[in-house]
Amino acid sequence: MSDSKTAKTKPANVIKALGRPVDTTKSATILNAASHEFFNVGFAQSSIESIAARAGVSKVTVYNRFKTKEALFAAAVGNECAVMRQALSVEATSGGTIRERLVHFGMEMVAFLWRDEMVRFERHLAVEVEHNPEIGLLFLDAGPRRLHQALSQLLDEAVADGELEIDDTEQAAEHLSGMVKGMADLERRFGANISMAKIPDPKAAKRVNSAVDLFLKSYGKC
Amino acid sequence: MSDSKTAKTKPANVIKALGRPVDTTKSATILNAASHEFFNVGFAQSSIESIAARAGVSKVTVYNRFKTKEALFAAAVGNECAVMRQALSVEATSGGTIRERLVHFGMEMVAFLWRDEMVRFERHLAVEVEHNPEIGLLFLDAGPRRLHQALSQLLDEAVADGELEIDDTEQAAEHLSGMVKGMADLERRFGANISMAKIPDPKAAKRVNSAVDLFLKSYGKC
DNA sequence: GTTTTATTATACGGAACCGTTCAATAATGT
DNA sequence: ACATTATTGAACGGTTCCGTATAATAAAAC
Repeated sequence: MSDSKTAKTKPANVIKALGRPVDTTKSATILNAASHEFFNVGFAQSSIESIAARAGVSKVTVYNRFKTKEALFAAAVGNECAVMRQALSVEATSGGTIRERLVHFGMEMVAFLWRDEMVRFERHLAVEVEHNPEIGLLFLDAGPRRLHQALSQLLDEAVADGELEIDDTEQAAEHLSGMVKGMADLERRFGANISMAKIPDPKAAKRVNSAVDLFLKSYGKC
Repeated sequence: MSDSKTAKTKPANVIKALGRPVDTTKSATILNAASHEFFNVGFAQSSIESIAARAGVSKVTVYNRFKTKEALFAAAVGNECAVMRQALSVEATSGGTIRERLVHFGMEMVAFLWRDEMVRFERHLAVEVEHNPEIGLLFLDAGPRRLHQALSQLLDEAVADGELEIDDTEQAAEHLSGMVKGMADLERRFGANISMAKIPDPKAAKRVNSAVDLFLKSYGKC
């Protein structure tokens, strides 16, 4: 009937914590090291030993925290997705004309997606999705669907404010983000190293602006 | 001064072909088997032995034709790109209204990209691009850039015929193809198995049609 | 001090696989 | 027949690496 935790130690409800306490910082350090290895050289090319070395930790400790290599990978993906979630939650675009807001959103989106780490993360995640579909959905929920939802909401508010005239804002959001990425999305994934490309990319600015132009030509009120 | 090949065999310009002749069909068989393995389970997970077994060939024969595993991979990519090239060269969309032509192009593009093999090919290619940028460009030239060029040309002709009014057809083509892919492109890469999705996808048809609608609302003349 | 638990360093078994070697065989010419 | 080249099957050295085990050490409570 009583709580199992309190039942373990008879008198108090505070666990004694006998022996050397677990270093709570290590798990996060391991996850960061794992992310670095996994999303730079790939799952198969990453060794637990190198991850442990990077984390400044013994290999056994890695296995103590994470049962297997695949579990560690899944945890690393989860960690990365959590970071992404937080980064995208500060995405409150308000103020300025609707054109300014849309361009701002588009440029932020491009800047976010075109980062080296994001490109590599996407690449190495996509292959592993093939025999672990869950991590794909994890990413979709943390990133793309979240972005799409944010843009849809932005459009909804603009419609409510009478700045836009859209019947299907979800469809409109999909179109806009699609245009913002454009053909450059493929160059990003298959082209020369991203790190060699200029940030910010002048071509990106042009693409985003003309996308918003096209978008507003149909949905804008003025 | 003389041709090096004729200089090798003194009298004739026809090589004798001594000994057992090379089975010219084997290289193609090996490449197909390699493609199957590489783009289904990945480069690192593929073994030369299993590729040879699938091709019904000895491992030594594989090494006789292709110097190393990476060379075999590059050759497999090249082969796949050649196939893609040929598939895309039959892309002569003509006849019907401009709307019909654009919708047709969009649907063909979706059907092409959403195939299982294409999805897996893209996934496994993207990771290998990281330490072999050449194969990425190979793919870009055989696929995406080719498609983009075809669409741009289609738009150019429509402009010449007075059906459309566009100042930058390349930019317009990028926007249109971007909209056609939309958010679904991410679901395609990171979502559940494609083979479970219906072909043709009713959502895709809706997306393509509304994309063309938006496109024509700005660039159309009527 | 002792006890208990976390962590490390090291080593190990076992598996997978790349690329090579070698002897044997097959398929063509002369 | 013979010579020559392609191909095969099998085995091998070497490497990498997962996951586990073991003995020693570190950090806490008592």
